[in-house]
Amino acid sequence: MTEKVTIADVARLAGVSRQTVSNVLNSPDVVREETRQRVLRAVEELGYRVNQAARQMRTGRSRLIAIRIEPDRDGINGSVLDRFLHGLTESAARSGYRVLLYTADDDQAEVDTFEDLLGAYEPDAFVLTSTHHGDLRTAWLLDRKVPFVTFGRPWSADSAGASHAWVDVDGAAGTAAATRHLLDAGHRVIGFLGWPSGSGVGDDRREGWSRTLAAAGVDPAGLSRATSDGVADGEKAAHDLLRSDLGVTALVCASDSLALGALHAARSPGLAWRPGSDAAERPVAVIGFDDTPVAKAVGLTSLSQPLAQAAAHCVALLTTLLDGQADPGEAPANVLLEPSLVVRQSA
Amino acid sequence: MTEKVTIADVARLAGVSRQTVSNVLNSPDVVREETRQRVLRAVEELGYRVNQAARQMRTGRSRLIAIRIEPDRDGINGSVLDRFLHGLTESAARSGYRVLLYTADDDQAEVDTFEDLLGAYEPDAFVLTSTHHGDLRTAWLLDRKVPFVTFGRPWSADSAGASHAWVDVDGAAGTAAATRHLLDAGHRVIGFLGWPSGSGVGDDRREGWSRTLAAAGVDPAGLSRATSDGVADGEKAAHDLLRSDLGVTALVCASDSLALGALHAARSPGLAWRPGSDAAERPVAVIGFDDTPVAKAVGLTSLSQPLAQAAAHCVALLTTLLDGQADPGEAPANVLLEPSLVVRQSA
DNA sequence: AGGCATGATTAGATCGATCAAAATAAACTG
DNA sequence: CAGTTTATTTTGATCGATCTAATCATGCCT
Repeated sequence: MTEKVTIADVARLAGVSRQTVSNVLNSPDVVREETRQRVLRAVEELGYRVNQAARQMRTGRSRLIAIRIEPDRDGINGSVLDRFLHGLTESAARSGYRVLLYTADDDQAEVDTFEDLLGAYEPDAFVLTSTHHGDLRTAWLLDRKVPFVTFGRPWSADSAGASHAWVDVDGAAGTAAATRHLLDAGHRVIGFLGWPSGSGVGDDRREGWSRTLAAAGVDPAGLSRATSDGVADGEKAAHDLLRSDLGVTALVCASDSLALGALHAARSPGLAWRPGSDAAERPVAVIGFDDTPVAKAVGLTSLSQPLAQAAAHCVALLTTLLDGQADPGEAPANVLLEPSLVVRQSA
Repeated sequence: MTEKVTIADVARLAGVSRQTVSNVLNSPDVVREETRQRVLRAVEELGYRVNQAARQMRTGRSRLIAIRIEPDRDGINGSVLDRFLHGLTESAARSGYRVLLYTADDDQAEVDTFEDLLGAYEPDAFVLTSTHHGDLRTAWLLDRKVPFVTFGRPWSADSAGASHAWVDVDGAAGTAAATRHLLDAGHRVIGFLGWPSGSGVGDDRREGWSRTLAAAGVDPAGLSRATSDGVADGEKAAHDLLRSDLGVTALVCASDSLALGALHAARSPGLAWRPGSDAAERPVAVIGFDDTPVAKAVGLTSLSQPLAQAAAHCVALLTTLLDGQADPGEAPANVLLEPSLVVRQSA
């Protein structure tokens, strides 16, 4: 282990008191310029770093941000959160914070972990992901006045009074852009593959598609299918939609998993090409969501979320909450980012 | 925020001194059973949790394990580390540790971060991933006697004297199993797609293939191609290998990225099927490595690393290093796990 | 009963930083 | 130049736990 260098060591070398060293680091403006330099030189020479544990004892601030890491349930979409996590770690570091991980199988377990962590490590804030209807977690944190940001909008209808800071990606804007792209390419009858209504994210993404399609004069009714998220599910749903006589030539999907399934369905003989029509040679166009590695690998056009940006905004909101003077009257800020369409072979 | 409960509060409620409460939690055997119960009841009632910062001040132990989170360079293989990370977080929690994240662009930056973290947060140990030849990091940590484990063998030839604890997955065993699987299926001329020699992991994986092939009486010479890791690279290399007149009917690949490229190459007309031969109908078999989501999605047979297990072993080794009495004579332990072949359509 | 080892509990110091308030130095004012 | 104000630095207490060493009980043996 490295020999410990304390603030007292620096003080001794610089010929000042401990408190002056502390001031140089925390309130440089109250220290005379000359002493400041001298102290800084001593800090440099000894390689001094303030001990977080000791600082935390006095200040009550740990400079830790806690976040849950989830197992990639789906397998394909998992990497989205991991990329967000990477961005968060970088942004946090830039603001002098570190990221602490934890796991939890459900909301209740996560709330228990909040309690554990707050008692033991005292993280300054939490970042929540995968927000959903009637989220126990946000209510609990709001109640205890623990600072936090969510990556994902508060979808709950029941969050009547209190609200919180959040950052999200505008799914509807994304699917709208995808739909527009397809319309521009000459497609008219554009289908949608998504999840059963009830999930905020899913409904939002469907909305962007239907709105845009309707605006172009195409009735979206009957052109949408809902299924659980998975390649096989997507394939089945796509099959179903393409087999119908609606003349669907393109599909916008709520995830890359579904889109991948759709691609498979579109490739299966007798469906990808509509025999006897003038568009005979044109395969069904497919657009996914999240721009996962899979999309890149198989040439799937997809919507890319600005995850590093989102993470940076989360940190920015948190530092405002933490460092800024608490202005109780002010409504918590939030940020809505636009995804960008990454065009590849599939559309 | 939650109102803080200190050890003094518990002591007061239980009618004992602070130290007795501390003893109940840390050395239960020195406390009389009856008082122990009384204290535990008080702990329960107040929801007391020991404050890590304060404990750390006295004991010098933070109960933190630090690990780097890397951006998924490749995109496809990235998820491997993320799954490992998830396992690590779970195992660590079970042993009373938390995982602290950091980022670093190269070895030197990572060493700088070691210094930073050790000075500030004092993590009890590090977990290193992506070990490679002449790793600066392990040398630095060994020199400072900072406890750590690597996920990945020490490949360096230069680590003459000192060694360290490690956990790894036996790549050679994996490719050997894959090759055997292909041999059993009747293939004889089995090619290998890997990376330029010099990378420990890559050489190891190639070795398992060549050894097994040779043992089956097939000379591996000329059946191997080396390229950088990427789908396009894999496709090119596979093309090259299949175009040659060696009669390659199957490919073992060092990664799923390469394998995916190989699949593309195999599908391209005139290559997948060998016209005029009796095996005319049989497509080229392909096996990847890492069993990434992409493999699952496209039906690629691949080698799955037991990542959760590996993570658990890492934590086990660390706790031995940390909690166990330091036995300087003992050689650091290490664990080599076998990957398992997940058979899908591609082979 | 006195002497002593053993068991159980407690008081006081300490880890390394910051806060609060006091002490000292420098600058200003009439 | 005394009397203040302002700028700079220092002293002592404190955060919440554990360590060390001391204290208070008990039991056992001769």
